[in-house]
Amino acid sequence: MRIVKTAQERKNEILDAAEELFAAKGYDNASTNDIIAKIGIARGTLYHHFGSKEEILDALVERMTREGIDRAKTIVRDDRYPILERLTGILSSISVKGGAGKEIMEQMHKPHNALLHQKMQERLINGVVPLIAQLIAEGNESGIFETKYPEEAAEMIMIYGNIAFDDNENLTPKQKQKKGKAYIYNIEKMIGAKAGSLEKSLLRFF
Amino acid sequence: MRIVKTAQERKNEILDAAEELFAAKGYDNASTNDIIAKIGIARGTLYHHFGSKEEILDALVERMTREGIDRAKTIVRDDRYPILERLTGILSSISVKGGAGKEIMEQMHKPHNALLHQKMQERLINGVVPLIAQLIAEGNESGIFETKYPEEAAEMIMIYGNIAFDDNENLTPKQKQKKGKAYIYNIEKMIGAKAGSLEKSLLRFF
DNA sequence: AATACCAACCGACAACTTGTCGGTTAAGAG
DNA sequence: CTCTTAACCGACAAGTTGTCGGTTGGTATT
Repeated sequence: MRIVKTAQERKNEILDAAEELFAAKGYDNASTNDIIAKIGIARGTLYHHFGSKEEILDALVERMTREGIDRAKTIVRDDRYPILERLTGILSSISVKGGAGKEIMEQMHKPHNALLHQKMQERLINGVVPLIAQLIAEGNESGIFETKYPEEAAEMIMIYGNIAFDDNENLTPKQKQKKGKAYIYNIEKMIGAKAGSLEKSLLRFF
Repeated sequence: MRIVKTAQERKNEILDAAEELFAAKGYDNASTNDIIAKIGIARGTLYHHFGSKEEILDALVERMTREGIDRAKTIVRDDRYPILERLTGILSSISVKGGAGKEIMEQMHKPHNALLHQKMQERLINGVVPLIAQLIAEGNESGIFETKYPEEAAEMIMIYGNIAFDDNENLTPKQKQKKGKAYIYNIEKMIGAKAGSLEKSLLRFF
C-alpha cells in the first residue's frame, strides 16, 4: 500500500528536504535525486508537486523569507514604539536573520549557492526596503532625521546590510563589532540622525 | 590536417565564445558543448585548456574585471588631480563599467547568471574598495571629508553602487537620474563631504 | 456498498550534462 | 631525421533534469 498525503504535506516535506540538502551541498550540487531519496518518493511525485527544480528553490526562498518580512512589517506598523526603536528593530532583524535558517545563511555566500543567495536577497530587498523608507520618511517629517532621499537611503541600508553581514565567518568578534558600529554610524550620517541616537536605541535590544 | 594554436590563443578563443554564450543564454544554460561547437574544437581540447566549466567562468570574470580595476588603480594613484576628482572618477567608472561588456552586464542580474554576477561582484569589491577607502582616508586628513570609518564607507559605496546600477533596465531615464543624484547625495553625507562638492566634481566628467 | 472519479503516486526513459582517458598529430629541439 | 611533447581528438562513463503513460488510494455520489 503506497502512502498518500495531502499536497500541502508533501510539498512541505519536499521543501524540508531541499532546505537541508541545499544548506549542506548547495543548490547546484544537491540533485533532485537526493531529495526524493531522502524522503522516499518517486521522481514523478516530485514533479507532480513542483514543475522544476528551480520552482522548489523559489518556494523555499518564499518560505524562508516570509517570516522575517512579516515580522519587519509588524514592527514598522506598531506605533506604540518611537520611530527610532522601530528602525533599529528592523536593522537588528536584518543582521540577525539567522535563527532557524542560520546554517543555510552561513552556506549561502558560497559559490554553489549563488542562485539561492540572489533570490533571497531580491526578495528581502523588495520586501523590506519600502518599510525602511517609510520609517525614514516619517522620521523626516517629525524632525529626527533629515534626508532628501529616504527611498534611496533605505535601499542603501538594506543592500549593504544584507551583503556585508553575510560572508563574515572569517572575521574576529572584534572586527564584526567594529563593522556593526561603522554600519550604524554611516546610517546615522546618511539619514541625518543625531549622532549616537541609533546606536543608543539599538543597545536596548540586547 | 588539424589546426594547432598556442595555448594562449586557444584560451582566448574559448573565453570569447564563453563570453558571448553566457551573455546570450546565461552560465547555467550555456553548455560546454555550445562552446566547443561555436569554435569547432573537440571536447578534449576544451578540457585540455581548462579544468572545468567553472574554471572558464573564473578566467572570464578575471578578464572582464581586470581592465576596470586597473583603470581605477591608475586613477587613484594619479595625484595630479585633486582627491575629489579622483573619487568621482572611480564612481563614474563603476556605474558606467559598461563599454565593451555592456550587454553582458545587462544580462547579469538574470537568475541564470547568478554565479557570474556573484563572482564579478566579489572581484570588483575586493579590487576597488581598498582604493576608495584610501582616497577617503586621504580626504579625511586633508580636511575635505570627515568620517570615522573610511573603510566601511568605501564598502558601502561600492556594494550599493554595484548592485543598484545593475538591474536598471526597467527604469526611465528620469528615475535613473534621480537615483544617481541620490547616490551621490548619500555618499556626500556619509563621508562628510561638503554638500554638492561631489556632484560638482562629477559633472566635469561629462 | 457498489461505482466512478481524480489527485497523488510511480518508475522507466529520453535527452542532455560535465568531465575522463587512451590514442593521435603537428611542430620544434637535438 | 628522429624524439619529445603540447595540443588535439572523440568515444564513453556517470550523472542530471524533466516527461509520460499507467497505477492506486481516498472520497463523493447514488
